Amino acid sequence: MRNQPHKPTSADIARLAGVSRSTVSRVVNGYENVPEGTRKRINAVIERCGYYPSVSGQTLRGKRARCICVFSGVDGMRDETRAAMLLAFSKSAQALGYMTLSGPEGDYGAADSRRTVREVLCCGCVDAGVFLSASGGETLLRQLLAEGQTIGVIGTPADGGGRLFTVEPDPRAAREAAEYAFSLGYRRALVLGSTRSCPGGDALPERFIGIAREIGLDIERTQLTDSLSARRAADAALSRRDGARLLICLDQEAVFAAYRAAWAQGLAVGRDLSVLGIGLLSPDLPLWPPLTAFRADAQELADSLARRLIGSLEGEAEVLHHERIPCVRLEGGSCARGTA
Amino acid sequence: MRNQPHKPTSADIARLAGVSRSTVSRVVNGYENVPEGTRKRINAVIERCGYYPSVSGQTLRGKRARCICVFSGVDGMRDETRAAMLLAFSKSAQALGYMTLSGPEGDYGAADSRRTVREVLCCGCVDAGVFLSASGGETLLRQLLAEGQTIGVIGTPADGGGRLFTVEPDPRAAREAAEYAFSLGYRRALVLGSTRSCPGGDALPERFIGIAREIGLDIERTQLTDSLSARRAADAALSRRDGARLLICLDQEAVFAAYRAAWAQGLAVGRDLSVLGIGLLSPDLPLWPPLTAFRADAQELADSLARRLIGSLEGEAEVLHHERIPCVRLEGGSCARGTA
DNA sequence: TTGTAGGCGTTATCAT
DNA sequence: ATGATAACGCCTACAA
Repeated sequence: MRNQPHKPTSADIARLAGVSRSTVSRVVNGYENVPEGTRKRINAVIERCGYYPSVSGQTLRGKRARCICVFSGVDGMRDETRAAMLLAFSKSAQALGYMTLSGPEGDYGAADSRRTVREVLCCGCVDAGVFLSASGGETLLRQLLAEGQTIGVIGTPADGGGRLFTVEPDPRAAREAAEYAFSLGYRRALVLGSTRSCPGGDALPERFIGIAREIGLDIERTQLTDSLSARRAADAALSRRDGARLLICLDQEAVFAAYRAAWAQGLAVGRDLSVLGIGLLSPDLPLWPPLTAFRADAQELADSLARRLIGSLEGEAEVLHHERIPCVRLEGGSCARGTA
Repeated sequence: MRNQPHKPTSADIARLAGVSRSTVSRVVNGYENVPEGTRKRINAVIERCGYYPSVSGQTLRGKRARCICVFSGVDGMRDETRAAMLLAFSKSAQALGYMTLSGPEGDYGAADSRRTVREVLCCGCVDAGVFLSASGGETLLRQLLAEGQTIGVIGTPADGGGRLFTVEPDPRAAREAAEYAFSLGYRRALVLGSTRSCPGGDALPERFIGIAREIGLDIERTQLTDSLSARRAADAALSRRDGARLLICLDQEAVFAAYRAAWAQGLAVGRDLSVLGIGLLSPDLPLWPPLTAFRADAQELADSLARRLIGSLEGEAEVLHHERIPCVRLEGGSCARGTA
């Protein structure tokens, strides 16, 4: 049906170069014991024919597929964040010579998505799976680890299984952020956004809330995940005379909700109220004034995970299982001194 | 090294079920001529062992890999847009039972990225390639088509090759948009953003500019791609007394630049000036007032392409090679009647 | 209805 | 330094 002009195989190359398939294989895989002349001749033929070794053949024979599947789950992470993490990881992996498969979405708890995940991981076309917003403690992930799968997780690790690699934004930024908020002079704050919407889990925001309360900030929080409710919560707070004038935003959507609500109420961000971001936020949100935030970078998270995960696949012995990516204080103009 | 508890193969299943491998294969592939009893027994064993057929074995034997690679090129498309399209296509493909590989970035014109593209497409782990922001007329794509590859393109098609499938935002929206802009009362406009930054190519914006000039709008344009220059251009226009008060934005970044510039100049969008979006924009940009735009939806583009591309792979005879996705007028509050 | 056998493309091992 | 061979897991034509 298809008019494929016959993709060349190592046998074709061997015939044209007047050698055996083994020698072709040796050249392709960079073995030493092939004389320069032969090597050159074979490479020329390979180049001329456009020969690319079949990955199926290779993996069947036991080689790695050099491919990692990214599963993104469904727990309230915004498509935007999901897409950004996917692309970031894809870039990191690519730089290390691995391809990235975009896994299906789905609740890791549901039977059918578990089946799909297993299918991808077990069919042999993938060397490892990366789960955004997980801990490694989920039943599915535990099982997969027990079966010898290599798993990467962006989130707070539940326990350090053998082939589990994790990365998270450093939760130590929580204290810094809480103290910063306090130092602005506020005694009340509204937390916008779901603690689940941020890859890296809820460790950072939960810790922030805990510490903030400890040091004397009265924290009001919304657990609502959709953007509409974030907007409504911000609106409500800002329209009340006695509402909080410090808005802590856990994700991009929350930040936008805060700015929009301020605008709608005729309040100036950075003057009449303060907006502080925490977590995985883009460094270049289109906002004015720019956002002040304690942020971790998606690409850095991805880089750390990819480097260690792939290192382990490639047989490196000493690989860190967990890494925390520091949250950097990004100074915008969105925070002002407050009095309540 | 790895402690893989031996992944079961069809031979294992056969042994445990007391049949031959062929029978297992028949059951797995849903052949009719297997008695219900045998089928049930085999399925039970498969379930119990967690058997998943090896994709390598299957493709080696001639089956499809059920996987498509998405290449995103480098021509000025923002990471954000790139990520959104990747995720959108991944979803569409997933719904049709195909996985998506994130291809490497790179200029399709450069020798080394061409090599990488070929490598992925020819190594047998992928049934087709999708190129964001291309036309199918590029040298590389022509060659691939000539070699019998199946190619998908989000963009304006150069010519309808046999196995080339394309989708683009309907450029007919250009006239509508131009007339709308004219009807607002403006006689001058500034076009922000690069015509290359939008998947779907430059057909729509170029056409818009042509028609707008025809019907009497004086169009000033910036060809600069990076966000800083878009912002500068918007700033410059708005700060001049006689600058354009209608900003046409071709991508998300341009929209943000326009809003930010307005804010910085103390002008109110939708009152003192108008912002009109055209092209592939998110329906839910965090802006106030919401954006008025003629927009095409990323997911719709992806759906159309995936459906036809995969249909063709699956052997459907009658498949449209090109489709235009209508641009829908999204009414925000960002446009006001103007006088210049 | 079921089993046998051959081959898809590659590479490790052994023999030369 | 190089070639022959077997095996990876699967599918299917053919035989029984």
